[in-house]
Amino acid sequence: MSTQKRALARDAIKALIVDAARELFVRDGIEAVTMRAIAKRIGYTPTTIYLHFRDKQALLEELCLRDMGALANAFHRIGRIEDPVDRLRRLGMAYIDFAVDYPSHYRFIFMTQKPAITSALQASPDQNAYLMLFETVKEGIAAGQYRPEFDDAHQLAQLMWGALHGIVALQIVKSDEPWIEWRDVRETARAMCDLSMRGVLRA
Amino acid sequence: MSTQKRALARDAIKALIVDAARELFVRDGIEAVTMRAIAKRIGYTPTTIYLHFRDKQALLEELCLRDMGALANAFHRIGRIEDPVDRLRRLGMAYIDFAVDYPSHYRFIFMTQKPAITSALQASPDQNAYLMLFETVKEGIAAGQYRPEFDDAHQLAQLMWGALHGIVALQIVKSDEPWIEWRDVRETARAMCDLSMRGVLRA
DNA sequence: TCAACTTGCTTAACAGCGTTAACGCCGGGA
DNA sequence: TCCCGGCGTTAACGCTGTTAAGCAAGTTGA
Repeated sequence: MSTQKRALARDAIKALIVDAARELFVRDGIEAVTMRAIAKRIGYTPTTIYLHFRDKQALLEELCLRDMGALANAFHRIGRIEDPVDRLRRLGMAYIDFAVDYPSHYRFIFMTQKPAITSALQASPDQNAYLMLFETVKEGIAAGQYRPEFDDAHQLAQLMWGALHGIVALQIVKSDEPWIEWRDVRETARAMCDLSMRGVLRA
Repeated sequence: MSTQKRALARDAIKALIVDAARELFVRDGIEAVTMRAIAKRIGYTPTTIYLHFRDKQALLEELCLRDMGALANAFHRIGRIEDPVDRLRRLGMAYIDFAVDYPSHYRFIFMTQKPAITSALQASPDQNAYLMLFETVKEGIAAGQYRPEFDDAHQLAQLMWGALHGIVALQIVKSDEPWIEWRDVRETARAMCDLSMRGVLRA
């Protein structure tokens, strides 16, 4: 077999593994994703997976990386919006859409701490997303759109990120607590967008 | 041994177990808390722990329950504040204090989903905390302190809770991501309080 | 053509986890 | 004295992620 064909075969089985992992991931949650379960699903032994991925963490990261296209595309599209304030609001809603559509992915990416030095080299999508958020609020500050006390782009970015993250994170973790009458996430998130924009914008 | 003395001894060893678990919990995080590590620390075998706790989940819940006194006391004290808006702000800051002082506890209570039907009987502290938040915003709504679009006490409670939760949750999980210049949690949280109060209050 | 090497995959195992069945010991009550 | 119940143990089960060693088939070089 030529080296090219071999590379293709490698990519094919890699995709096979990732697809099997994804099915377990989105259907039964991250707890159901075990190396043995993935292997069983594609008719290999668990050892085989290690021929294609360093470890489980790397596999899950690749899985999320592949599925973050949705978020990346939306962010890229929104990035062309001129007004930084409008752009910020749209970024927020796109972020919420991703969290609602891919709760398992969201949980893995934004709600579990990765073991320190992982993929420290290439920029991860969440890193890019934060940078985009940061640039957007920075532009808004430079344009004098926000109240004067919000002069720190990092703090403002972390405020907006945190506000939306809290809404979805709470619901992902506590959605089946019977003593909370949960409201629709999207509506609450929209209200949070309006609320926080009103809180930071110049009167 | 009298039954009374036996009960005391039971309580003593229970406390011993919880204390050992706590040390591991706060020093090395929840991942370091294994039944074997706890047992080793107090010179027993892991099996002994099961004579006093149903399972690991129950042990961790009891541990957190014992340490939530700090939060419960603060909430109780603040509960006496007359003005519901002022009370809401103070509740928020107390909540942040707890999250910053007990990050491991916070992570276990508010950032991991418990296995469904756990301690469904007696009211858990987080349940009480949510109820208190709910009552406070309800009073504020009744007093006409908030903008008319915030007429749903549950949604408003979830908004305020989510806003603060997002701030601390992000930092707990992503504090050692090198590509984020984190601002001080307490300051950011205070800014979030001001911001969201301004966003929801009547002009 | 045949040996040597590479590649893909498996079998078997290791170390650790939460948890439980079975048993030993020991003190108090009948 | 006998027995019984509670405390603690040993040993194990079944699960996890991960790895060392080996096997078989295909490619390559002499």
